[in-house]
Amino acid sequence: MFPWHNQDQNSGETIGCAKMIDGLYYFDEIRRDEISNGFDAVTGGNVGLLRPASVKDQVVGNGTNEEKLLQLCNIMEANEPDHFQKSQRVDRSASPAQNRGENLRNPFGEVGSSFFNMNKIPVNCQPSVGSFTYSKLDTSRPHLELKDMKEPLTQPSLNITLGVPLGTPNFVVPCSGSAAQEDEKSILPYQQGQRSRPIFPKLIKTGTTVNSEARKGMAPLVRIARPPAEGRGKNQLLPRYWPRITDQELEQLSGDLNSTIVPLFEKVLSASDAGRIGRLVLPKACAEAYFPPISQSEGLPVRVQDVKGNEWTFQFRFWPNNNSRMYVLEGVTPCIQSMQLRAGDTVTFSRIDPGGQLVMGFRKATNSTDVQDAKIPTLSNGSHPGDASFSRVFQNLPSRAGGDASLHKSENFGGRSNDASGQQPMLTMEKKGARNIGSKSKRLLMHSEDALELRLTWEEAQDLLRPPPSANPTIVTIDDHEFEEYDEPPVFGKRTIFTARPTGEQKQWAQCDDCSKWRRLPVDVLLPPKWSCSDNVWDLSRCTCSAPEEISTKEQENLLRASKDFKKRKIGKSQKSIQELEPSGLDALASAAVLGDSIADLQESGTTTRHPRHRPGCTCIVCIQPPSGKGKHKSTCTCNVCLTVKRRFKTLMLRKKKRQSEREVEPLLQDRNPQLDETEMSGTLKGMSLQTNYSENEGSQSRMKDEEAASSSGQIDLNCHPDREDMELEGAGLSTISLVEAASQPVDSYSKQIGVSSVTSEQQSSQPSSMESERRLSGEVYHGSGHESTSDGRREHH
DNA sequence: CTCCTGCATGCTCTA
DNA sequence: AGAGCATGCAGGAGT
Repeated sequence: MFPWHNQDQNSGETIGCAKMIDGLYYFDEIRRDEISNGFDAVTGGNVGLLRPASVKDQVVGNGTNEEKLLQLCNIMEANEPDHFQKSQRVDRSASPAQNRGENLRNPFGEVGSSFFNMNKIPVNCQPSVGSFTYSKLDTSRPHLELKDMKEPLTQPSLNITLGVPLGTPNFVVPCSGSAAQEDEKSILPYQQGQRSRPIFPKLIKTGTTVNSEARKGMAPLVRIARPPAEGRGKNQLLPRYWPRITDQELEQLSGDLNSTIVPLFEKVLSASDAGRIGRLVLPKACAEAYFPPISQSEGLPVRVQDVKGNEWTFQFRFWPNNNSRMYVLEGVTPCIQSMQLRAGDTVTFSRIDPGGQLVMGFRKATNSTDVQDAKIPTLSNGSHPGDASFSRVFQNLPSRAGGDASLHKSENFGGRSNDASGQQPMLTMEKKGARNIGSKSKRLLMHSEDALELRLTWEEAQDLLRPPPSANPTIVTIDDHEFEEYDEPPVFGKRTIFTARPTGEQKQWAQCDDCSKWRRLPVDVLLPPKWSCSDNVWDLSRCTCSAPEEISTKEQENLLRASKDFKKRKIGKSQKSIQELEPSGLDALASAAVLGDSIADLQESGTTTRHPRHRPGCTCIVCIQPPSGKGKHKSTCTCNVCLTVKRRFKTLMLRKKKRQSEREVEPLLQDRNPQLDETEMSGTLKGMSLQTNYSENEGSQSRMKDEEAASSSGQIDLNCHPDREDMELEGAGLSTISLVEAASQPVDSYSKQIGVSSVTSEQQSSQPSSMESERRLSGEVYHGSGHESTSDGRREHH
């Protein structure tokens, strides 16, 4: 019952339908006429009286209850490290609730739905229509006082008072209660959208398979969209707004609060919702069903509590829109920030009965990219991708899954209601994030876990990207500098390792996917992501997995170790640089690419500039250049590309001069590393190197041409970052380090065997004060294929 | 210049 | 096809 109900409805005596008997709340005494009245009976005049004082005191405001909430938080936090992060794709039978031990099993037997309070096990429920009646019971007497599950829906709970008249199809909810009552065959279309799974397994109604299965402890953790217990028939909620709360959560919450939690609806926050504007668009049906009716566009203030008892006042209003209304909650920013919600997270609106206090909970998306996804509610398993925990709705200890956990756990929610203080950081974050997760992101159907995977592979992606096999770069000459342009995006290939002899002979090593043996390949070979010995057409003697390896195990280890260390350092340096520069993800990619290119550059004396790593959506100046950018540019060309390149070249030249002057001032560096003169460095660079393929592949391909074409002509890397000299230098240094490591480690032995020269330890100096670096900076040799983010370009422009 | 407000637009989803 | 809704945008207010 909502606070804005008229007093009669809200009295809680007869009409309120919340009868407390022996510590149990029963809501089965509602009158049907009230049910049919629903919200329509609500007078707008009462809307302002949103929260009777008793409500808060009784439900949330009460310190004891609040403690319980916190207790719940703690318990759940402790006991459920990641339970809800796993969506229902995981085996629910292996729910943490079960893992926590049998002592947490509630009287529902194997349902195991109670993990909240060991001493106060909510065992009473009446979930006939999606709401629950719980109570605390003496542990010594845990029992289940279920309402007669055969009780027809004509005996609805309080929750129905706002709902559509009984008997309307949409009112048959796919909860186990309903399922139990209706049997599976009576599933209505409304249910079918959610596959009508038993969502209230605790409702032990023997005789149904559904419940039988549910009782195996699977369903309590099932986050299943529950059709709202109430709602106007006219405004059937779309399944996407069905609240998804596990039985456990409801039981715990309700049980511990001696109240009934009525999940009303939920909504995945859009970028706009989570943005700075502070407007949360309410689903029309939800707004009209669960919020007070408003006739004026200005609307009415609505008080909503969060789980900590903080009370937020939002302006519930609407805008005229296409002969309809668009309902919004205004002023939600503090609340959103308090919950540290972002686009993709889910806010859940529930109601605490008796009292009708609105409770706004939330559920974190497992990943920030898991944003508005229309498919969310209709996942095959009925789960929510961002299956955090509705419990967190009440725990105020948001734990965004994944890497965000710490961020949110560090947040202190001890603030007062409507206190936006201390939320500025979040505000800043939202300022950034909200825009990023924009209209495009909302249609990004990438699942959160996919995103995680992508995130993981993001770093790895550079190892796998290479120019498309069929790509024929277009040579573009700008200011006497040649560029290679690729029309095709890069492709993924199998990771390989390259070795090089001082003579220039290079080898590529690939590992068979089947036998894991390393096979030597021509250096210019581009392998598909999946490759096995049988595909080794270059060495027929080793085209089967049974063929012995060409190198010993130790050599392999050396090879891998060197490669690993190399990459590790490279990434570390890359990240360092990235952190320093605070680039975007794209920048990071570009940075990594630049580093890789630097390495590639160092190995070879000259390559042409190419862009093998450009992906669809790449915003580097090559990718964004107009079609006119293709082909040969005249020196007088004033297109964006040419202008940018010219600027860049100028910048590079300035930096070169600057560095030269610095070097003159700091000769010590040279003194300490006298070996690192130009000659030696060049020799070194042509020495052995162990690299992962991403730079090598391009390098290998470019090598073939570049060694012919090459080094003399100045070639500008469109992707190199003129403002990131350090990065380039680091890249060079990294390359040096990697080379040194490769040499200093047992790779030496390998080198000897395969005839690859090692490098001297003196080159461990990470200062690439070599001519190579200078050459790179000066534009004498520009290679690299890392793409450049737009931001870089902007920076350049600025 | 930034932020806020109200509305409009257009995409997406549902019936 | 219509409705819903996410977001863009213009105009006004505030800083």
